[in-house]
Amino acid sequence: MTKTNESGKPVVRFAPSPTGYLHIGGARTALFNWLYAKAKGGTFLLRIEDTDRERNNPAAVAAILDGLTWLELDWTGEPVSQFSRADRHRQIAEALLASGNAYKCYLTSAELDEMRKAAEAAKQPLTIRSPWRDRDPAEAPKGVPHTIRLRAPSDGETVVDDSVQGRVTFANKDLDDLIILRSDGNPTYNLAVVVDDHDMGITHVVRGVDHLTNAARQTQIYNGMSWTAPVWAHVPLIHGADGAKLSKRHGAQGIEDYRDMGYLPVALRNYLVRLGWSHGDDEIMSSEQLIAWFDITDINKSASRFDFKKLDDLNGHYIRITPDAELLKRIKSMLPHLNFTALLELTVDPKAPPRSDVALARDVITQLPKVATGQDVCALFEAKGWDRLAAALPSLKERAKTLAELVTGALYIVTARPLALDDKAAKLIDAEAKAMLVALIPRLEACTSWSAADLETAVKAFAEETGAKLGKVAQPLRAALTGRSVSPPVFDVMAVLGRDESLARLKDQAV
RNA sequence: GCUCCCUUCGUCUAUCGGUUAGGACGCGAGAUUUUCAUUCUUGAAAGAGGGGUUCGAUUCCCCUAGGGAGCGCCA
Repeated sequence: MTKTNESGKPVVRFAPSPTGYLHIGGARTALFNWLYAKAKGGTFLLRIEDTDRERNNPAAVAAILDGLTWLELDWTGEPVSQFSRADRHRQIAEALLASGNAYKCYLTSAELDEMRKAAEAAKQPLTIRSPWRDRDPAEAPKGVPHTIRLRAPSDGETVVDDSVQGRVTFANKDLDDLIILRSDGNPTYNLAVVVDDHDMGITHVVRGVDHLTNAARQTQIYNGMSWTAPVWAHVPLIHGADGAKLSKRHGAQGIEDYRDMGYLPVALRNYLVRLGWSHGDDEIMSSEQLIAWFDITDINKSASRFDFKKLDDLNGHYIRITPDAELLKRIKSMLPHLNFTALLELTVDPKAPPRSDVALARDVITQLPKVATGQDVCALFEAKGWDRLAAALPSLKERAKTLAELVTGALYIVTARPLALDDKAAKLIDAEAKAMLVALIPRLEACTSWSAADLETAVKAFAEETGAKLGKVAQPLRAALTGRSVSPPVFDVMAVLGRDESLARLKDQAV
């Protein structure tokens, strides 16, 4: 690991702790880092903050990397494991000890608990200044393990000059002598972060504001080592629709949930970047534009609320402009992640925004017997030929906000005859409609070409001759062909289904 | 409790002391239409409250209220 900022180009990093998935807030932090690196021709590195061995979990690391990959945020080199650098962290702790900027502390956990309780009872803030800060280590009790604490300045102030938050000052009397090495000899988070950021040549630390006070503490460590602190940029947090911290009851938290619901990475990026950052009145921005326009100094200080409606709108836009071939590819890679029976058992807060993957699950379970997973649905499309779905996409993508909605709309392709009609569709096919279908079928059979345009001409001619409004003909057709009252234009549907299947479905209802 | 931060339409935001306070989502109305959408037109909708500074405050300062974050041998 070498310093790479001699070139004057920024080196940034995203440093998640492996807790199970890539949180949507973390995804935005990663996006800000990535954009900044791209914007300035810098480098985007990854580090896994896995010093807490109890929480170590390779699957969680994989989930984070998968999430970043799905979001199309690429990083340079291998992710750094913080745990693997513990020896180096210890070395720096020793150096701090040797220079007098740290000291051995023999306070036990029990004693600390007591101090905390006493302070709480007295309603006094507790700032830990260990008695061992100034005590002769020779007086140390034998056999009692010690921690190493930073000898933080006790007066004056520590300034965090932040690109987002501005100049934030902390009185040193309010800052603890933080533990940098645990009694078991393992480094703590703040030490590890400083050493790693220094060694990795990080020039800009872009992370959530929840780390703002850590920046003050870390500045003290930098000072103790006479190292130059990086440029700080503490970005605001993302809240749920109710203004509270994003949590399970707000629905999706992990980025894989957004993938499963059928959001496009490009749409999610566009949405996330606008939370706390803007470029004039621009709303829809290409990656090239984002890279050209983005700067951390333009990020706001206030937290923002997550709005699924706006994400949906953006996603709908990107679905409409995405070529069908790519849409098909994305559907194919999304579907296998879905488990419909599990989705239906998901207990979601009634106030949480509806999920389009859950809606899809509901439709699949009611319309397709013996189908439980996205893989099963894939198999059905495979059997019909994926080109059927591809042919349906142009008419489907106009009315879908997510890939899951796209699939929901395409279900008519794989439903089996005789179709189960939903209530509204059943109502549309009354005696009058049945008679109409009986009369119409021969006319359709006479069609030489089964294209949407020719079918439309034939049906319109039929409607005109019989004096029926087009709606009176089209609605029963739709119901018979798809089993629902809502679908893409019926002529497109017939073209997608093909002559034999379309006629068979119509005949099913014409009796 | 202590420390730090925040506060423009319901939501995301623009405004770098002088604007009819702009855009987007959502919502309402209308047009297009075989359903649902898409698309287009259009309407309603905001400077938390109170003090200053200033010829003039959304913008600068202070107070209040509300909200958030942090206060571990977690990260």
